[in-house]
Amino acid sequence: MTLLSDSLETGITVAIDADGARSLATETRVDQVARHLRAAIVNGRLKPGDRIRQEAIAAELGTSRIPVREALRQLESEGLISLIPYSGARVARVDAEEYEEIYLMREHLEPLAIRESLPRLTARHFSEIHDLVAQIERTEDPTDVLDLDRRFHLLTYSAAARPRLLQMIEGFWNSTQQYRRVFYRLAGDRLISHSGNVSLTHMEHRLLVDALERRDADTADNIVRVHIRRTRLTLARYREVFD
Amino acid sequence: MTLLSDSLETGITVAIDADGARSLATETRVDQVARHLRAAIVNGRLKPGDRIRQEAIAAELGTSRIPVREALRQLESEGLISLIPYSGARVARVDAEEYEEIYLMREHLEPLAIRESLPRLTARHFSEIHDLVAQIERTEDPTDVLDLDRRFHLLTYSAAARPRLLQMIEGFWNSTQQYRRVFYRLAGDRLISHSGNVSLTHMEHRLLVDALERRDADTADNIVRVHIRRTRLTLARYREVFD
DNA sequence: TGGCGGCGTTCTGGATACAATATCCAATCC
DNA sequence: GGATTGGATATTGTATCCAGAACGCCGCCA
Repeated sequence: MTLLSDSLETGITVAIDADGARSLATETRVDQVARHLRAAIVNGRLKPGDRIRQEAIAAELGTSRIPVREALRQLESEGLISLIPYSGARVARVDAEEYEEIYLMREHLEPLAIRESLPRLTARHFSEIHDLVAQIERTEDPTDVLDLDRRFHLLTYSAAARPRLLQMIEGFWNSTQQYRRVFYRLAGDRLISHSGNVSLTHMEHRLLVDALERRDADTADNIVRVHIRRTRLTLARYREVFD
Repeated sequence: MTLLSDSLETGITVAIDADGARSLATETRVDQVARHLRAAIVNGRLKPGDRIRQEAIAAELGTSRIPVREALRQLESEGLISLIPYSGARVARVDAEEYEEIYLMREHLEPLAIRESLPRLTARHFSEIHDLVAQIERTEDPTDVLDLDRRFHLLTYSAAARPRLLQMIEGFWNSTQQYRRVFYRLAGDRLISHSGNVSLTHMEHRLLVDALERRDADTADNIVRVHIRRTRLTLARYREVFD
C-alpha cells in the first residue's frame, strides 16, 4: 500500500499555512497543473527522462495547453523538468554530479534552517513531529518511509520565518526524491536493518527531536549537517543509482 | 553616463559560456522577454512595486502576450516579480526581513562558491578580474561602481562547476541590486571615501584577488563571508532603504 | 548492406479571439 | 454623510487556431 498517492501536499509552505491563516489567493489552473505535475514527479509516477506532452497533460486535467505551458516554465525553474525548445519537456535527469551539488548546498543551508526554525517550534509542531516519528517507526514499506522522512525533515524546518530558504530546501528534496528512492532500495538494507529494535534512521530522528525539544541549536545543527554530509559521501559508492 | 544600459549580460552563466562552448540552444521569445525584463529590473529601469502590464511589454517587444506570460512565470520563480492572479505582475518589493534572509543565504553559499571556483580559475579569468578591478578603481559614478562590483564578484565565482549554485547566487544579486543601489547612495560616502587612495571596497577586492591568485581558499572564504556578514549587519542602520 | 536525403507526421511556439475577474466610480440606501 | 451595491472598463486567464521546427519513415544510391 502506498501512502501519499497523488497529492503529497507535504511541502513546507503548506505546513506553514497549516497553523497560519491560509492565504486564500485564488488558485489558477496553472497552479493546479504545476501541483499535479510536481506531485507526479516527486512521488515517482513520472520518472526522470520521461517525456511530458503538453496535449496529454492538458487532456488529463481538462484544460487547454496554455496553463500547462506556464506550469512547465515554473517547474523548469524549480529544476524538476528540462525544457528544450521545439523539442519538448522531460522530467529532469539528475546525474551524480548534480546530486552532489544539491547535497553540498543542503549541507550549507539546512543547518541554517534548523537553527532558524528551532526557537519557533511550538507545541503543535512537536505534536505533529512525534506523530510522524512514531508513524515512521512502525511503517514497513521503504517508499512510504522515505516520503514520511521527507515530511519529517521539512516539518522540522517549517517554523523558520525564512520563506525563500524553505522554498529552496523543498526544491532540493523534490529534485532528488526519486533518486533517493532508488538509493534507498539499493542501500536500504543497511539503513533499515534493525540493531536491537531501532534503525540508524530512527535513532537520528529521536536524537534530533530531543535536541529540538531542549532547544539545543548546536546539537541540532550538527545532526543535520553530519547526516547530509554522510549521505553525500556514502553516495559515491552507489553511482548506479543514476543508471 | 551609465554603463550597462539595458543588457547587462553579466550573469554567471554567460560568463561560463564565454570560455566554454556556448550552448546554442535556439533562443525562444520567452527567453528574450525574460532577459529584457530581468535586465530592466536589475538595472533599475523598473522599480519595486512597478506594475508590469502584459500588453505593454508585448507591444514593446513586438510579440503577443503569450511569451510575456511565460517569462513572467519564470521571473516570479526567480523572485524578481510577484504575480497576483487576475490582478497583475509587479516588480517584487524586498523588505528588510527578506533582505536579511537573502544575505543570510549568501553568507552560507558564497563562501562555498568561492571555494569551488578558486581552484578552477584560469589565466583568462584573472585577466578579466584584473581588468574589472582596475576599471572599478577609476570609476566615479556610484551606480556604475555598483554594477561593476556585481560583475566582479559573480566573475570570481564563475569557475565553479556548480550551475545550480551559481544560478542561485546570481538570483540573490539580481533580487537585491536596486536596493543595494539605494543603500549605496545612503551609506556610500563612508564606503567610497578614500583614505589615502584606496577605499574599503577597493582594498577588499585587492585582498580577495590576491588570495585567489595564491589559491588560498581559507582566506578567500573568509573575505567573502566577513564581507557579506558585515554588510548584512550594517544594514540594520539603514532601514529607510526599504521606504 | 548501410548511410543519406527528402517527405510527412507530430508536437511545440506564438498569435488571435473570447471568457472571467478585479477595479473603479457613481448612484442608492440607511 | 458614509457605507454599500451595481455596473462599466481595463486587464488578466484560457481556448482555439495557425505556422514552423523536430523526428521518424521510407526510398534511393553508393
